[in-house]
Amino acid sequence: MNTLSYGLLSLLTKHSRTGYELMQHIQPFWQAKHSQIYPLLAQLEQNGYVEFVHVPQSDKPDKKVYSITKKGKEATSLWIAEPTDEPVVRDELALKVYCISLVDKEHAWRLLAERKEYYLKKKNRLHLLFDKIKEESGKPLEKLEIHDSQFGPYVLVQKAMMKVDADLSWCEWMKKKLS
Amino acid sequence: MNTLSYGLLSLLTKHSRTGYELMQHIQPFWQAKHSQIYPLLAQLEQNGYVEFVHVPQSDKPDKKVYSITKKGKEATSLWIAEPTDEPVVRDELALKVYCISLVDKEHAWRLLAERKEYYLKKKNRLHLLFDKIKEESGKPLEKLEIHDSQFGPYVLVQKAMMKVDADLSWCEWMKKKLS
DNA sequence: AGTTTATATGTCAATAATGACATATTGAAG
DNA sequence: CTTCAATATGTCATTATTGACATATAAACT
Repeated sequence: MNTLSYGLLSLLTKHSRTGYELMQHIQPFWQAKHSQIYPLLAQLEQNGYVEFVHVPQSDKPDKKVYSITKKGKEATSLWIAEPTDEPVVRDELALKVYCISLVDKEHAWRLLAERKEYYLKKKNRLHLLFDKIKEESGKPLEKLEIHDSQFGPYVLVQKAMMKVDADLSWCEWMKKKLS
Repeated sequence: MNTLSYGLLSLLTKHSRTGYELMQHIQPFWQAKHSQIYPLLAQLEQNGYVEFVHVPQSDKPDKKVYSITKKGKEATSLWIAEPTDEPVVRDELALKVYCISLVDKEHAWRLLAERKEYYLKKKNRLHLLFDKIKEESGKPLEKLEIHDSQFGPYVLVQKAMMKVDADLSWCEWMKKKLS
């Protein structure tokens, strides 16, 4: 079983979701398209790690709501104890910035402005996520402890917000360098 | 041509390198194995974007030193103006932390300690890179401007250092949360 | 004396991931 | 009135990436 499959199980330990929702909610940690997720869910179901119920909808297309099984939960716990892969980062902008001396200031500015826009959107999404976690949590977020269900999502949003703030600081620093 | 191929060209705009060196130096921005890079270099060479000279060595294996051609440099400039892909991040640790409430404090601690170790090593590598850039640069790094060859590498190391510091801050914050 | 690590290049099968195609409904925007 | 975006699930050909295999030398470690 690959890492993304375990990731799907990880999300399902919180609550049941559709493949579509899983695809959306896993994006902050692992970018994947629906075309990769649907086959993996079918595979997880065949191996008894998850199960689903058909839910017909009148206004929207019918959906399949997936839940983790006991076997799935056990596999997830075992996975956490296994060695963890190092993070993979692939950023085309970095490759471009490496040879940025090839182009003029205006090109560089546009490149930077586009990326800043991306980081701002990301920060906004994280704030929305933060609010959602706050709502779903029974207590104030600062009081969450490891055995609280929302602890993981909470600390991950914190991590992402710290990183995006670092990225935005770099953008500001660069703006000065380019002016 | 794919993004990694342009990345290789980007590195070669600074100075000639072997495939082995390219593989090492591209890691901070784009993780790739030699088994992916060597075939791409052969392809770049066939299409006239790069050229190489055989360099026999007595103490170490012979090597091929690649240089970018005029055609390669032009292609690289055009690539910078094209739309930039969004960064891809895939971190197994994040997927594990999401469901960290499944395991006990000791497991979580070990997970965090391993990651902190990784970040510290990364920070160390970045400092070495920083020193190397300082040596290769003719002027003080703060004075570097966009048309200086070392400007790109310099601002990228800054970005990476800011991010790794954010990651380490998160590790410290987590330590308190878990104690 | 044997193993691992670094240097150095390469191939190839298997796996991971993307992009395009396919289908159906609703609501919003132009 | 038409096109676009969101919801919802799926397949499949192509591309990207990995891991294993292959080879060779020197230095360091056990």
